[in-house]
Amino acid sequence: MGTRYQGSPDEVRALEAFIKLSRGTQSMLTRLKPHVTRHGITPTQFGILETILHVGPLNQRELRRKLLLSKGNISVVVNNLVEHKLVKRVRDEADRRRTVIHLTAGGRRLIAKIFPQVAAAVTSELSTLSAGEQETLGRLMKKLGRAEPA
Amino acid sequence: MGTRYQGSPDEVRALEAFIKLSRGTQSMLTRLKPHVTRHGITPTQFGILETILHVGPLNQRELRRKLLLSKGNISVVVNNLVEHKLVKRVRDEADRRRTVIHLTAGGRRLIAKIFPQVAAAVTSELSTLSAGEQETLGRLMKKLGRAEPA
DNA sequence: ATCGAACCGTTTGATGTTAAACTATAATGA
DNA sequence: TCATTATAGTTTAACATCAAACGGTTCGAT
Repeated sequence: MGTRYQGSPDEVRALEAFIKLSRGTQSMLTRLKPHVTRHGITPTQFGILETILHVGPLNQRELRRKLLLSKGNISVVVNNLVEHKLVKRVRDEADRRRTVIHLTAGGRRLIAKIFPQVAAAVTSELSTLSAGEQETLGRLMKKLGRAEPA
Repeated sequence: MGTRYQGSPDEVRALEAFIKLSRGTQSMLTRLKPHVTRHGITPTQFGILETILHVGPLNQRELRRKLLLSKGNISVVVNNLVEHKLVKRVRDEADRRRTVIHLTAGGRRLIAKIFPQVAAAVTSELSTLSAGEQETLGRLMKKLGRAEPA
């Protein structure tokens, strides 16, 4: 949103902070993206693989809560991961509505190899800020974030 | 990215700040989205209309620099706006490679009506932070947005 | 026990998004 | 001038994204 809008000082300040937040985040994610895609997977696929690697097998509802995506979206991306043979669906016999997503051997190998490289790239991006600034940013963002999509 | 990763303290701190930043931003944008879509346009369409309203007619290259989107993307979204009769393309006779995007009367009416409502919603979201915190957030994001790729 | 509500996941339709290939136009330099 | 190079925009293929409608499963209240 442009800064040429004629609003109250409160509005102008909030809009400027919002612009810098959304543009800055978008710009960081754009720079980070090639570190993921050069290994043949998309950032969302990376998010699912990484979550399962570090948390263990999860059903799609749990993935949705972790990644803040719609359930239709999770369904599609898990399909693509299954086609790439990086994860497999296992029906939960205790509650047959659920399917638990597991890494395949190849999926585990891939994400275990990629993750440290992406973590290093993230660390490098954030190194523009001091340790204290990083903690301040985290604190402010925690206050701003709350709800989740339908 | 999970916080269960075994990395150096620097990495863990950077990853945690990054997670809160990307998740918090995503969550805010999700909550803001209905304030735009209930008027029948998407957030990206809103961004284009709002930019032209406040800056004046622009070609697609300029829109791309303002909105940080690929040129193919701008082309598609402008197409959709043209179909909705909210903007029109005007070939730049001084440089016939360029098309300048103008608001139609209806487009101007719509975005002029919507923008203040969205600005109020953004202000409300940001009101979780004090004025000083909003300025700190802006300062930190400005540094991050400029970070040099590793 | 059963019936309706709530929940999990899939599908569909519309849009967004990018990279890469492509067309058209303009600028540069020999 | 003419060839090379650069730029603006379009198109295509693959994937992401959401809302809404749908089918199957479980749970709860009567």
